[in-house]
Amino acid sequence: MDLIIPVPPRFNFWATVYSHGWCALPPFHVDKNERTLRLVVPNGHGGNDSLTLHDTKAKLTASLDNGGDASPDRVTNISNSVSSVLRLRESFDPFYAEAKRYPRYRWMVKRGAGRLLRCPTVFEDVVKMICTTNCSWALTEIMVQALVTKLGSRVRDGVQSFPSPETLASCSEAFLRREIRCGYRAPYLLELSRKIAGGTLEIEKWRTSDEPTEELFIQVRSIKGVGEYAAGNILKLLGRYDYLGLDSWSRGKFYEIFRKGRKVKDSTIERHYARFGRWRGLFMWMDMTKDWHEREFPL
DNA sequence: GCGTCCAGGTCTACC
DNA sequence: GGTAGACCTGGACGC
Repeated sequence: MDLIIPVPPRFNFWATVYSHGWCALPPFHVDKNERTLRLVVPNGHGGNDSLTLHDTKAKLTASLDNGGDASPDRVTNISNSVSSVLRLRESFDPFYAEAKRYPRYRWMVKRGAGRLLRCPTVFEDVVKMICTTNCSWALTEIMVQALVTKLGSRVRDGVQSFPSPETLASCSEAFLRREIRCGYRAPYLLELSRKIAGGTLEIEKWRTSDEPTEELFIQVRSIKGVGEYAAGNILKLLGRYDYLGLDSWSRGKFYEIFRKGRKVKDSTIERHYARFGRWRGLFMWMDMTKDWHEREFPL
């Protein structure tokens, strides 16, 4: 079954897929030659659907890989999930209007860059973000790969889902340390999963919350294992760009781009981006990743 | 092959 | 409020 997903003007599929490292973490799978992105979305009835997204000339196609009937409910769920993952229903007009004011940032308008890929659920985004803290990217990949292969459900041959909160909640800390290699993060992941599975924490609502960003930041930050860096970046995936979410890599990039490699305080970086108001976190990320865009997708 | 050191965010205890 | 140390892993390095 193939579905045509409507996309907004200026939407750039590849700039969104490669907007940050998430596309390299399963269940996402990128085929560069075929120019497709595979993803696994919960179907709302305890199961999952595997989709392959294919972009051709202002048209986005979602192919359902695991068979079954195309019920109206299922079609709606797939359409909503893809729109959420690729941020198709968010307006970036104010962001591009701001970008046009600065010659340095007009490339983002030209390329349709700015949409950050996110997972089908907030839970998956938060768990993965915790797995990026205090370790190399290689270790993040090991942890996420293990979560999917050891705890995910089989969707079709060779494709497994990201584990649900209930599945993660049922694990022991020793299992997570030994098999998932997540070390001291194990109790954090367990606490998060058990609160969600027990119904005392509802993080899926965050994507549609109309609470002020500062209030949302406090809630995100209250998750054990989520500090300033992780909370700032989780907020970006919720469509709030008021925090920078600095880590050692982005600090280094800033020093390299704006200070000829000289170190500066975080407050200096904050001041540098303050002019961009509520979009400052996204402007910063665009500076950090401009070279990826130029290298991976030359115009 | 083995041991040691270091980098990477967050939490907690302490001042 | 600020700071030091612990947490855990993979990778780099020296032997």
